[in-house]
Amino acid sequence: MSGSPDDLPFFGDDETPRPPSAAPRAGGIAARAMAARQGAAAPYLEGLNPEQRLAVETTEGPVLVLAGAGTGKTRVLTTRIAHILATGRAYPSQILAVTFTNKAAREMKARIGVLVGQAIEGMPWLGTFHSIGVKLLRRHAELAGLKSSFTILDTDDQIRLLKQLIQAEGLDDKRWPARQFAQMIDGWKNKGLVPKDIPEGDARAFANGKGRELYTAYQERLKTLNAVDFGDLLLHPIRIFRENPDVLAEYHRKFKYILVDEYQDTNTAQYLWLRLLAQRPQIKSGLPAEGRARDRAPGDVSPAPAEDQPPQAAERPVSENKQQQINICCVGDDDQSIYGWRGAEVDNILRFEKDFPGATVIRLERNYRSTAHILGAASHLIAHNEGRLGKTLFTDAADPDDPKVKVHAAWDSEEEARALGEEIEALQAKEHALNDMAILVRASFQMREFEDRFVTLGLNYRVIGGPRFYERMEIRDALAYFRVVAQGADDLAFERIVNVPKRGLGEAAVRQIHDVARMRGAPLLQAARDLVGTEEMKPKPRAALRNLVESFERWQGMLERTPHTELAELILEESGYTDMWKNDRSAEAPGRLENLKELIRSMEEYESLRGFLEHVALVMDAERDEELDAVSLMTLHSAKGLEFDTVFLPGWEEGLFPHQRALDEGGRSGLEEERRLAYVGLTRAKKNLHVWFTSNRRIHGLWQSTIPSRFLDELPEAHVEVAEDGGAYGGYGRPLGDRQPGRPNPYGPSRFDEAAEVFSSTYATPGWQRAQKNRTDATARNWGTRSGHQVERIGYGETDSGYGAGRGSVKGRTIEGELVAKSVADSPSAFKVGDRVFHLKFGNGNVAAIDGNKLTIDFDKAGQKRVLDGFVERA
DNA sequence: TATATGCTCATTTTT
DNA sequence: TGAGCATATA
Repeated sequence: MSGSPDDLPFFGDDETPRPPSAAPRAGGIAARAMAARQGAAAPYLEGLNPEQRLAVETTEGPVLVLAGAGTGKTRVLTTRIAHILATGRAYPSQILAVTFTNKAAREMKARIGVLVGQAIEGMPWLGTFHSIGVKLLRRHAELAGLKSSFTILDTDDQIRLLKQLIQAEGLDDKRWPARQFAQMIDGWKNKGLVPKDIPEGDARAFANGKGRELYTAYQERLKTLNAVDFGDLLLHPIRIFRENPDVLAEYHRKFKYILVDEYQDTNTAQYLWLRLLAQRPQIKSGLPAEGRARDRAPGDVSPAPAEDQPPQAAERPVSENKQQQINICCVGDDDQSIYGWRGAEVDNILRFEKDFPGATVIRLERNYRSTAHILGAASHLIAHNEGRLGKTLFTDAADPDDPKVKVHAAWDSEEEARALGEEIEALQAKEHALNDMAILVRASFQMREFEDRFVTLGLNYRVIGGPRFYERMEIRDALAYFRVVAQGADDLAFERIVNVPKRGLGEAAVRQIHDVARMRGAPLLQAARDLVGTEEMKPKPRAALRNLVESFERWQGMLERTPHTELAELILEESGYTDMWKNDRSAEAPGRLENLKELIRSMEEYESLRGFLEHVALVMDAERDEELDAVSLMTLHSAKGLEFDTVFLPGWEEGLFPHQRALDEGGRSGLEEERRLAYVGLTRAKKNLHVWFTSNRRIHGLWQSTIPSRFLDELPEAHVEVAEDGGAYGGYGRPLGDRQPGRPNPYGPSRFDEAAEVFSSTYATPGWQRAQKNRTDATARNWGTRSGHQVERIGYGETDSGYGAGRGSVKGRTIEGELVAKSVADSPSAFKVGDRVFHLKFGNGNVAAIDGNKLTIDFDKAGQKRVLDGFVERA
C-alpha cells in the first residue's frame, strides 16, 4: 500500500484526467484500447462466456453481478478492471476496488497485473475496506481529531483498554467482561453507530446501564491515545464524509469506478461508506436505508436499530451538484452469505436494485468447478431457503462417470475419523494428491479427532485458520517493543511490555507511572522518564525502570541509522526478551523463539520499522507452506473461496450442523445461514464429495446420541448415494465382537445394516422418523419459542438425545420449536453403584458413581468413563 | 512470584 | 471433558 505515487500528493495524479479521446500511449494498454474501440475483441476478453463478458463490458451505471460458486467471479472482477483501464475510461487511481481480505486484494492485484501488463503503476485504491479506510483516515486524520500517525489497535489492545475503563468506572470486570463489551462495541460500529446513536436498550444492557457512557469514554480514550480500532477505520471516514461535503466531493470527483467484492458480506457501516462514495442524484427518491425491515428472531423486542433511520443530510444526493456519474459494480452471491453473525447484512445485496435504480443485474450461473452431481446436490439444498435472489448453477461438463455425492454413516466421531482416514489413504493410493483434499468441519472442536487420527496414520495434514501468527503472544510482545520504539507515545504497547520479561515493575510501579502520566497528560514512556529522575519510587524498581527507559531512548536513537531488522534483533536481545524464552523450560519455548526469528525474517521485505508496523496492523495472515502435500483441515467458514478435488464434510448431525446455537439464536434466518454454509461446503468440491454423519458424539465430555442433519434430507436422491461402506459400523474398524453379537442393537441396527436402503427412504430409523414428524408438525412460526414441550425418548434405555442434556435444568433440544428429547434427570437414576451394565461403545462395566443421570462407570476394557445413564443397560 | 486450584464455558472470524 | 483464566496460597 505504501510507496505508490498516489500516496504523496493529494489527488496528485489525476487532477487532469486524460480525456478518453486522447491519443493512447504506445504500448500494451494503448494498443489493446485501440483494438477494443475498433471492435476487435481485446485479448483479455477472450474465453469469457457471454454473461461474464456482459459483466465486464457493462461499465456504466450500477451493476450487480450475482456470481454463483465457481462461476468465475474473480475473473470477471479483474477483467472488468483491466477493461476499464485498457479502454482509457479511467486511470488506475480513479478506480476504487474493495475486498474483505488481504488475500483477495493481493490476488486481484496480481491478476490485474497479468492482464494489463506492467503498464500500470499498481492500483492505489485496491484494498480491503480497512486498508482503504486507513488511507483515507491518514489523509484526513485531523477531521476526526487524530494525528495522522495514529496507531491501530487490535482486539487484544481493545480489550485491555476496555478493562481499564470498566475498572475505572468502579464496575466489577468479571460481571461485565471487557471481551463481551468489545463485541458489543464492534456490533455497534458494524452498524455505523456512534455512542449517541446506539439504541437505548443496548445502552442499558451493559454495566448497569452505563453502556453508552463506557462507549463514549472508550472513544475519548482512543482519541487521547491517538489510536483507532478496526471499526473506526470505517466509522471515522463515514463521519468525515458526512460532516465535510467538500472532502466527500473530492472523492466523488476522484473515483469514477467503484468495485466491491463479496458484496453479500458487507455490514451496515460498509454499506453506508460505499453509498456515500457512490451516491448519485438518482438515488434521491428511494432513500435506501428507510423502511428496511430486518429479519428478527421472534421475541426480539428491542427497538428498531438506528440503521433504519433515514440517512443524514450529507448523504443525501446533492442533485444540483453536477457530479460525474460514479459507476458502482458489486459482485457477490447471496447464497454464500455466512457472516451474518458478525454484522454482515445479506439485505444489502438483496436490496441492491432498490438502492441503485436502473441497475443492471447479471447472473453468472455457469459453473466451471464441479460435477453435475455436486451442483445438483448443492442447488437442491439451497433451494430450501427463502428470500434468495435465485440462481441455479449448471455445467456443460457432465460426465456419466462422475461419482454421485456420497453419504456415509459412522457410529461415532472416532469411527468417522478412522473411516475418513481410510478413504483418504485409498485415494492417495490412487495417486490423488493430499493437497487436493479437504475436510471441512462446522466447529473447530471437530478437528481434534481428525488430527489425532492423522497423527496415528502418519498422514500429512494442515490446519487452515487457527491462531494467526501475529496473534501469538511472543509476536505481540515483540511488536509491542517495536511500537514503543517507533512511536514512543504508544501507551498500550508500553504497558504490555514494561514488565515482560519480569523486571520487578509490578502493579505498584505501573500505577505510579500511570499517575504521573495522567497528571502531566503525557504518555507513559515520558512519565516513566520523569519518574526515574525523582525520589518517588523505591530504589529497586526505579533502577529497573531507568534501565528500560534508557534502553528505549537508545533504540529510538538508532531508529534512523540502523537497518530495521538488525535493530529489531538488538531490541529483543537487549531487553532480555529472547533470554526469557531461552530460559523457559516449557515445551512451547523453542517454537516461540523460532517464531521470533520468523518475525525478523518477515521484516526484511519492508523498508522500515514503521512500514512494517503499518503492514502488521492490518495484515494478520500467515503464508502456508505450499511445498508439503497435505490434507487441509478447516472450518466451513474458512473454506469459502477455496476449491478441492475431493471434499469431506463430516458431522452432519442435528445440533452440530445446523448448529443448535444458530437455531436458538438466529431462528429461521439462523437456519438459512446454516444452510448457506452447507451450500458453501458442498460447492467447494470439484469431483468427489463425501458427507458424513455419526450416531453418537461426545459433547462437553458426555456421549450423546445424535440424529442425521436435516440437510442430508434436503439433498436430492438423484445425485446422492449412500456409500457402500454404509454399514460403517461393521464395515469399518470395530470388530463385530465388540458389539456383543446377539444383543439387539438398541439404537437400531437397521440404520447401519441397511444403510443404503434406509438413506434412500429418508433414514427410516425410529428416531429419525420421529424427528421428521416433529419437523413436519412444527410450523415455521414456532421458531425460537419455548412452547410445545413435547417429550420424547429416542433410542434404547431411556436415552436423552438432546444437546445440552445433563446440564441440570432445561433439557432436550429444540427442533423447529419442538422438544423432541427430554431429560432423565428428573427421575431418579435406574442404576445404583455397583450395578453391572452394558454400553454400546464401551462394553461391559460396573457403575462406580452416580451424579443425576450421569454415571461414572469402570468399563472392563475401556477404563473409567462418564456417560449418560440412557446409554447403558443392565448387563 | 511460581504453582495449585477453582470456575466457567464450550460456533463460525476478518480487519 | 478440558482449556483458559483468575484467584489463592505458600
